[in-house]
Amino acid sequence: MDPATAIQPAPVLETHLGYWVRLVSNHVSGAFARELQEQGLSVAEWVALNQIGKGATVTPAGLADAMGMTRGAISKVLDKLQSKGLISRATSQEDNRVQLLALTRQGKRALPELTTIADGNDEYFFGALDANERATLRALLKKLANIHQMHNIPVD
Amino acid sequence: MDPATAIQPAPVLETHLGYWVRLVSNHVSGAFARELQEQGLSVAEWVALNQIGKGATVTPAGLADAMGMTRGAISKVLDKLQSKGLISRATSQEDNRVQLLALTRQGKRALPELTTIADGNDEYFFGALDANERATLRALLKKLANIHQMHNIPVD
DNA sequence: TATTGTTATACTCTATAACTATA
DNA sequence: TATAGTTATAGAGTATAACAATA
Repeated sequence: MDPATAIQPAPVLETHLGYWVRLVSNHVSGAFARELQEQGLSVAEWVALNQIGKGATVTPAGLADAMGMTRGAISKVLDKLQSKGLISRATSQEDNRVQLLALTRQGKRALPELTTIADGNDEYFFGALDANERATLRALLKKLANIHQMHNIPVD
Repeated sequence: MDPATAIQPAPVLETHLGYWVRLVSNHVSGAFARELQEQGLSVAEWVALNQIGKGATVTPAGLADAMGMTRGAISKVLDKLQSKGLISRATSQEDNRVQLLALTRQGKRALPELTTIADGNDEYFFGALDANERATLRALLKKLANIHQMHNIPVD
C-alpha cells in the first residue's frame, strides 16, 4: 500500500510506552520465532530446551513455574521435544512421582546452533544501537522488571 | 514456590536484549489484556475500535494492513465489535465493494473509558521511571522501530 | 489428603483458501 | 481479470478439569 495513504496508528496508541515496547518486542520475537520454525521448533520448546540444558535439576513442575504455563501445557511441549529426540524423561529415584528432564545427545548437539540463531537475531535488531544505548536500554528494562517483579520467562 | 529453589532463566536467555523487551512487554500487555477482558474486549478489538474512532476513513482492508492481520481475521474482529453494538458497517457510495466502518453512539461512549484504562495501565508500569528515563526509553524504542521499519500496530 | 504428571476437552486466535459481489 | 469482503476450514497454542500414580 502507498505509505502516504496507509492507516496510521490512532494518536492515543503511540502515546503509551507500552505501545513501543510491544511494537519492538513483536518484531524481534516474531523474527526469531520464524527462524525457529525453520528448525521445527516453537519458542516455548526452545525455552524449555534451554532450561533443561542449563545443568540443574529440571522437572515439568519447575518448568511450568518458570515459564508461567500450566503443567498440562508443559506436558505437551515436552512431548514434542521428546518426539523430536531432543530430551529424555526419567523417573526420579527419590520420588517416583517426579520426572527428571535431560537433553539427549541429539539435544546437546542441537542447542549451540539454536543459540547462534538467537544471538544473531538479537544482534540484528539491537546492533542498530551503540554499546551505550544498549546498556541504557537493558538497565531501564531490568529496572522495570525488578520493580514489578516480572519473573516468568516470556514464551509467547 | 520458594524463590530460592525456583528455576532461574538459563543464562543465555538473559544476555539477549530481546529477552528483556519481551519480559516487560508480556507483563504490560498481559495486564492490559486482562483489564480489557473484564470489559469483554480483546486487544485486537480495542485497537480496531481506536482506529475506527480516529476519524479518517477506515475499511476492513485498511485495518488489515495497519494491524498486520489477514482480511479474514479482521472480518471476525469486526463481527465481534458489531455484535457488541460498538461499530457499524456501511457500503461505500463510491465503490460498492468497500465497507466503511464507523463507531456507533455506544462505541463513542465506550472509547473514553477504555482509553482511561489504557492510560492507567501505562502509568502503572512506566510510572516507576522518572520523566527522563521514560523519554530515554521511548527514544531508544522509536529509534529501533524506525531503523527496522516496524509499522504494524501490535495486537497480540 | 496432597502432589506430580498426563490426558481429555474445549476455546481463542489466526491463517489459508474458497467464494460472492463489484469494479 | 482484479479487488473488497466474507465464510469455511484447519491448525497452533493454551487453559480447565478429570485422572492415575505416588507420597
